[in-house]
Amino acid sequence: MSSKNKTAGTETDTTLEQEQAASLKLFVVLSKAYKSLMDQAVKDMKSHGLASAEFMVLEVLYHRNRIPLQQIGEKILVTSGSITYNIDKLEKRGLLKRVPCEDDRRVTYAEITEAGRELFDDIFPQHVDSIHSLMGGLDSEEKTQATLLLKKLGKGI
Amino acid sequence: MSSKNKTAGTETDTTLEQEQAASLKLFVVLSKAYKSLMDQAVKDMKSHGLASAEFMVLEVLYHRNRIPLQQIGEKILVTSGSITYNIDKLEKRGLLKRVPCEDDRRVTYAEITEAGRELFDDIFPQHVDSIHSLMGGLDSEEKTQATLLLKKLGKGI
DNA sequence: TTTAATTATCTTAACCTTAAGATATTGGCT
DNA sequence: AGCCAATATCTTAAGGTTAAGATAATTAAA
Repeated sequence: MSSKNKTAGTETDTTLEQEQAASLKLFVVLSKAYKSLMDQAVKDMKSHGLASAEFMVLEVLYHRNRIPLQQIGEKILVTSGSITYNIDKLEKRGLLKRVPCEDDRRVTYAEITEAGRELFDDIFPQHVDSIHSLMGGLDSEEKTQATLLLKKLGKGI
Repeated sequence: MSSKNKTAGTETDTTLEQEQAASLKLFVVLSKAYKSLMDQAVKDMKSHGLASAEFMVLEVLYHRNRIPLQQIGEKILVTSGSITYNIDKLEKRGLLKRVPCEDDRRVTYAEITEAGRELFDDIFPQHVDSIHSLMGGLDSEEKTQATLLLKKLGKGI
């Protein structure tokens, strides 16, 4: 794209190999940052008695109150099997309940219970705090930049 | 850190809540970018007959030839149990072999075999290509920026 | 030197995720 | 109406990860 094997070149010229190396480097750095971050975040969630997917399901419900199972999977990027598994566990603990949809009998809503909301009122602020402090390496400006770049990267996939 | 509840403030002032929201946003965007990226990369690896951790182990050996099991785990951020499991599979397929360390009998090296090297000579360039095209949403400059920011973020954790 | 602490690898059990497919429902088309 | 593709949820089996702890070797300390 940026350069062929022509002779002359500006100082910003890069070969395909260099571009690929940069892509690979970004891939590695992104993976490491994500894993380190997630590792800590998962420990945080577990310390509140919730597996990470359970936490994410409940987080969705905390903000949307009631939502079809299907859409939860789309939001947190897991398959329907995983949704069934996690919703089952949360329902057994009384943190949410299944509510059949009247208009479309294929659909089941998940709805957060009072107990679920109380739990999350407790732990959500702590969670945000914890994520925030993990991001301590970047200042406000840098976070904005990183967010933009990652959003753009994500769209390109 | 950046603002207390003082009255005056410059136009760049942000409240703690805003900072935390920015951190959370970055967390979400990072997670999504990673998942989308990894999803594709994993499919790529599987199409070459290697599970993702197997691929990563072999990638390390492709560049280092021989390395203690322990250090592989550190590099790709998985536990010793996972290393044993994956090294077993790769060894059974003849892509690497275990070599006991003579100086320290607790240590076992993994060493890539000729077959392993040949396989990777084939698939590594394709893999790099594939990663590179996934990064197509960002130009060269942006990749450099993103890499720097993520490295900084990672160090802060 | 014996003891204790650390380090490397392996084992096991529990847990979570996915892919594939079963079941049921809906909506569109003829 | 009857048929067919699409959609939503659940089931099952297989695969991969971790935490905890077992074993063995090394190092440091007493």
